[in-house]
Formats: sequence, C-alpha cells, structure tokens
Amino acid sequence: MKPVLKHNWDLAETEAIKLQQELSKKVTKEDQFPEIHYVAGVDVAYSEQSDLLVAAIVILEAHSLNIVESVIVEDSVQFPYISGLFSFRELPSIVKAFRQIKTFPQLVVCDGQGIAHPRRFGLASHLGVIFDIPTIGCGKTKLLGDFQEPSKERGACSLLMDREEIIGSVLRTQENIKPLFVSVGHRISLETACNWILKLSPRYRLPETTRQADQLVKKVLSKIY
DNA sequence: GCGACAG
DNA sequence: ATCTTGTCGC
Repeated sequence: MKPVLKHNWDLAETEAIKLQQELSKKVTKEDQFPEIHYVAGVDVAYSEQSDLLVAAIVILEAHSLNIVESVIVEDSVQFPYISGLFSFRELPSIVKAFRQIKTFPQLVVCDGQGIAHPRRFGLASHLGVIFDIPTIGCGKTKLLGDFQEPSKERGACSLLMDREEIIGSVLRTQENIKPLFVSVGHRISLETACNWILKLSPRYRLPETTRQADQLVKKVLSKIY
C-alpha cells in the first residue's frame, strides 16, 4: 500500500505550514467509504537509545476485531517535534510501514489529531489525504479548542469547539477515565468516527487498534534496545 | 507580558 | 514522550 499523493518531506517549518494549508483543502469531512472489512491502527514510538522512530500498524478484521496482520518498521528522525507539525516527524515512518502491509484497510485509526488542528490538518488528515483513505484522529490530550467535560458514563461526549466551529468530539470511551479527543481525519463524519471508536474501544481507554500497536512497539523496544 | 502547545 | 502529589492562587 502506497500513497497516491507524494510530496517532499524535507521542508523548513514555514514550507511545511504552507503545505498543510494547501493539502487541508483536500480533506473530506463526510462519510465517503465502501463497506469496511478491515481497520488499521497506527502508532509511532521514539527510542532515545537508538534515536530511531518505530512505527507499528495493526490490521483488524472489522466485525471480529481479530488481528489479521501487523508490521513494525524502524526509521530515522528527519524532523523535530513541533506542535502543529507532528505529521512531518511521524508520518514518513508510517508510510514506510504501510509499504509492507498486504491487507488493504478501509479505515485507519490514528494516534494524533485530525482536523482538530490550527490549520485543520493534523496527522490523521495528512495520512488520509496522501493515501486517500478514511481516517479517524484520536488524541489523549487536546491540541486546540474548548469543551465541557462529558458526563462520566461510557459513550458520553461533548463537542470540541474552535470559536463557532465544531472541530471534534470529546468522547468517554470508558467510565471514570479521561475522555478521548476524537476528530475527523478524512472521508468520514464526526458522528461515524465516534461510533467506530466506541465499537473499537469496549474495554480500553484508547481505541483497541492503537493500543495493540502501542503494545507491539513497546514489546519490540524492550527486546531490541 | 503570560499561558498554551498532538508525540 | 516522561516526571509525578499535594494543596497554591488572578
């Protein structure tokens, strides 16, 4: 699986911002996908010891949530962590990992925001646009916006607002646990995104897909480094 | 000036 | 990402 849209990753900060502004015009915020048979969860970890990024992708069969495929790749760091330019650091390693994937997912759940971003182009939207695939953005913490705390029961949610604009949802995936910041990545509506996250997170704080990827990354890091 | 700032 | 417990203050 490879990107349908390729661009230079070796950019200065101002160029990266300009590219985000251009590519954000391509983001679709409505449901636009075929029947979903497979869902991918992606996560990236950084190893200080080796100064490498480790990207993990887990493919789940959508109705059983069984893992059907997974892959881990290492990649060198090419871009610093800058708030708002997160995708320029992590996405190249994810693209590399997707080259190994044999099972085509119809939906990708990302550990990073979608349009809940200053230029409406977080990592999930960036991934969605360059692969032209539906994506959901998930954040453990907020990047941007105002919200009221959702009530404590699982499934409760409130809207994440930037001024008058709805940019995401603050979703309680488990009772008594901090809510998850869910936003549209690409080719999906906010409502559908939240429904998928609830379907994928019956037991975990994070979507099961990204949690699985997280565990894979940690397993590899503890064994190799 | 001060705080906030995905990982 | 990680550190990390209490009780201050527009």
